[in-house]
Formats: sequence, structure tokens, C-alpha cells
Amino acid sequence: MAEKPSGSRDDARSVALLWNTRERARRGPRPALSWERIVAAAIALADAEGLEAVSMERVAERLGFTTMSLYRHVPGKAELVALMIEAAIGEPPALAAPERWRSALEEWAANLLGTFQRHPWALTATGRLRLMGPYELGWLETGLSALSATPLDPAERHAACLAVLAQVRSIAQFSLAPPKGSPGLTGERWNAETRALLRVRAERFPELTAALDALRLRDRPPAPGSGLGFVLDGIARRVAQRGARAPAGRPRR
Amino acid sequence: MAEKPSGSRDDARSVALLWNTRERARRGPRPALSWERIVAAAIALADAEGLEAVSMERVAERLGFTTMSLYRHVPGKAELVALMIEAAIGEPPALAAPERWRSALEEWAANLLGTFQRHPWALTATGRLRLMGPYELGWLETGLSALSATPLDPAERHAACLAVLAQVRSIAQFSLAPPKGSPGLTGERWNAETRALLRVRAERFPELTAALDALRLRDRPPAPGSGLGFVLDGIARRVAQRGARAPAGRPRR
DNA sequence: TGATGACTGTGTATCTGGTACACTGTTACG
DNA sequence: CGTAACAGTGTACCAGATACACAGTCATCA
Repeated sequence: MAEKPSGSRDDARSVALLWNTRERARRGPRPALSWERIVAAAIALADAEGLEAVSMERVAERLGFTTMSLYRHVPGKAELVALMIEAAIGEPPALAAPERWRSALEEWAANLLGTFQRHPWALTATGRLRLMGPYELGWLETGLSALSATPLDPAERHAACLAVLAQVRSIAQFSLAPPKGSPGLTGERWNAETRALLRVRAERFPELTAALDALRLRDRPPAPGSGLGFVLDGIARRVAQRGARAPAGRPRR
Repeated sequence: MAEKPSGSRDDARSVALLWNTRERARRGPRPALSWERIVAAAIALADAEGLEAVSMERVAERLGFTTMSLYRHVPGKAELVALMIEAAIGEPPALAAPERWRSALEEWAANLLGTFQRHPWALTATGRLRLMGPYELGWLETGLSALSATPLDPAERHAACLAVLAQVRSIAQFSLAPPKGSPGLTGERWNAETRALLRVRAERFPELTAALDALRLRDRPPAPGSGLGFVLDGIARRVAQRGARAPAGRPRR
């Protein structure tokens, strides 16, 4: 069967892999390969040449095994990608104490952005709704606990985290350097090419032209007036509101 | 050559297609097909069965032509998808007057969300940085002009629009109904399955467990305490700040 | 008006990539 | 020590994109 890039019947299998530690086989030859090595090779490949370069064949080649040998350790490509995501994300970071929720969230966002910058393919790979592994959910947990000392209720904390995550994804898309093989666009290049398109039609797109001309690609993410700044300010406002009235949800720690 | 799902050397070709109106051929038999019909068929197919179901063969089949006939009208699949995006997005909406920037932006977001709900595949298809067509840039222009009466400078307006867009994408991912063919996850289903995973491990993920239990999937997007609410509040704060000092950027209309 | 070349749709072939399946050899357990 | 479970291999097949050559059509121009 051909690739099913966003198939997700495999999600079930992926989940089993991500959450179950399977014990070593008791019989048979000792494995020369392991899914850990496969995943590492696949990640190295994806880092270097992008997710499209990751084929079972090329991963196997890197490892010096045949294509089909991979299937002894990984059920299929979809599951491999799921494992790659988990491995690339890794252990969630330690954040500032939740009393300073804002800097904790900023740290969280910065760490997340760092991950996306180290592994640009992860942005695409995580682009669809799918079941997650322990690391990935651990990141979410960490993000949420950055808000645990605020009077926000759990649903609001969740919304806040997802909002920050969405901003990080948006920032990442512009600031990622696409790998050599795939001539993906840089943010700079997108900007330049789009301005070129608009140059002839500046009257039809006055606001956009102005925006692209003024675009500050250099601004560090949580700068005021940036997307992340807006989100954090919005959260702050809600925190202030909630704090003024009765604290909602569980009491603050 | 096999599919290059996120190749973008083709972006150049796509742009030519999206921005240039090519005049009819002067010789030869009158075409029975047109790229408009191809795009319409492809969109219908994607709406019904998801983007993965869109293959040149299946599109051609729907039209009663051979696979290769499509290539007379569309350079390749990447370009077809680009055209699909443009067609699905369509003419940008008319918004409230920019004096009420907040409701204008809310309308903009709602319209965008509507588009994603009518064409769930568009979320994936627009997931990478790529050159855009006139409609898509028109939407951006419209979003920016919702902020044209505010004292925000052009870069801030741009950041604000992208922030709203990022929220819409995030919301869409949870609220989309995946098409029949691909067993993609609904937000509800994601929630249920993830809670099931966490049930055994509630101590490791206390915040997340609480968040998922409290999750209000029903809240309409710009509700206070939602992601979009945070963004809009954050923008409002900046507007107030800027308004208090000297207006930045071009003077308000 | 008829030749002609541009253009349309078609059929065939090739390439990439995922994966099913059967085979061979290995090793721990009974 | 036999044997069943397991590892890696080789071959085969399928889906999907697309290059290419061919045959029919029709506006234009000699």
C-alpha cells in the first residue's frame, strides 16, 4: 500500500508503542537493530534533509540494514514518525516557579520554539490532531503547571497553553530554516517574494504592503506587540480579572 | 517521480498559475476540460474524503477523463493543491467598519473558521509556509484593514492578524469533523482517548487531567478565557497603550 | 481551400515508496 | 539436543506521480 500521510487508524498502534514498554524477546537471535536506533537515524535524516527525505529505504540505508528489517522493530512508517516526534520533543523542561507564571510560560514557549528549530520537520509532523506520547503530554502538563498558581480555572489554563503553543507554531513557521534538500521557504524569502508579487499591485493591498515593509523578523518572540506578547497580555488580563473576584477552580497553591 | 508533499520548487509554477490569467489557446481542439473544473472536482473529493483521497487518478475519474489529461491543464499535483486552496478560500469577506476593530477581527476569524469547517483539508494544505494567491493575500489584507483605524503600527497589525489566524487554526484542529475515509480524530474523540490514557497515570499528569475534564468544547471561539479571547484582549491592551501615547505608524483614519 | 502546426486527450511506461510474505539462520528454553 | 520464537533478507506487489509519444482537431495562413 502506498503512504497514508495522515492516516490515523495507526494511531492505536502508535499509542501502544509510545506508552507500552515492550520487554525483550526471550528467544531468537539477539537483535542487531532496535527501534531506538531506527528512530535516531530517522531523526538525523529528517533534521538534515527534511521529513520528505525520510523513507524506510533511506533510514535503513543509513543504518546499513535492508528496508524490510525496520519492520521487525517498527510497525510502519506512521508509527515511526510518531516515535520520532516523541524522541525529538523529549523530556519537558524545568520552568520557573509557578508564582511567576508569565516568565514560566515564556520559558516554556522558548523551549518549544527551540525544539522546533532543532527539528524543523516536527512542525509539519505535529500538524494534525493525533494521540500523543508521554513526553508530549508531559510538555502540556508542564505548560499547564506554569499556570497552577494563577486563579485561572483548568479550562482557561488549557486554553492559555494551547494559545501559546499556537503562537509558537506560527513563529516557528516563519523562523525555520528549511533543510537543504527541500527548497522550502525561509521567512525572509517568503517576505521578499511576496513583496515582489505585491509591488505591482500595491493599491490593491495597501495594508499588507505596509505590513510586509515594516515586518520585524528580528523581534524576539515575547516582545510586546508580537503575537506571543498579545497572548500573554490577554492571559494576564484574565488572571487579573479572576484574581479580583473569587478565585476560580482549585484554590491557588 | 513520487509525490513531493511539501516540495516547493513548484511554488514558482504555482504562483504563475495563481496570479497570471492565461488567455485561451488560439489553435487546436476546444478543450473539454479546464483547470477550473479540475479544481472543483478535486475540492469536492477532498471535502468528501480528505486530502489524502485526492489523487490525480481519482480526480480524473470523477470528471470522466484519463489521469494524464489533467496535466494538460495543471502542471502537477502541487499546483493543483495550490489552486484548490485559492478556490476554497475565495473572495475575502466584508467586515464591520474598522472603527469597531474588535468585532471586525472577530468576524474575520469566524469567517476563516467557517472556511476551515467547510474544507477541513485546507487546514493541512495551508500548514506550510508557501507563496499565496490573490485571494489568500486578500484575506490577509482584509484582516489588516480591520486594524487600520487603530494606533497600532503596521508590524503590530501584522502580528495581530497572524496571532488571530494561529488561534483559528488551533481551534479548527479541534473542531473539525474528519471525512469518512480517513479515520482522523474529532476533538471529542481526542479528548476521550487522551483521558483514557491518563486515567491510569493521573498522578503524573494532574493538571492535564483536570484540564481535559474541564474542557469546554462547546464554547464559541471568541469567548473570554478562550485562546481567541486572550489574543483579542492582548491586542486591545496594545491598542489602549498606543492610543494613550502618540499614535504610531500612519495616523488613524 | 487545403496544408500545417498548435493544441487536446490518451495509452504506456517508469520511478518512488510502502509494505506483505516467505525464507534462512539464530538462540534460549524444555 | 530439538524446536519454536524471533531477526534479518529478498522478492513481489501496489499506489500514485508523471514523462513521453501518438492520434485526432481546428484556427490560421499561404
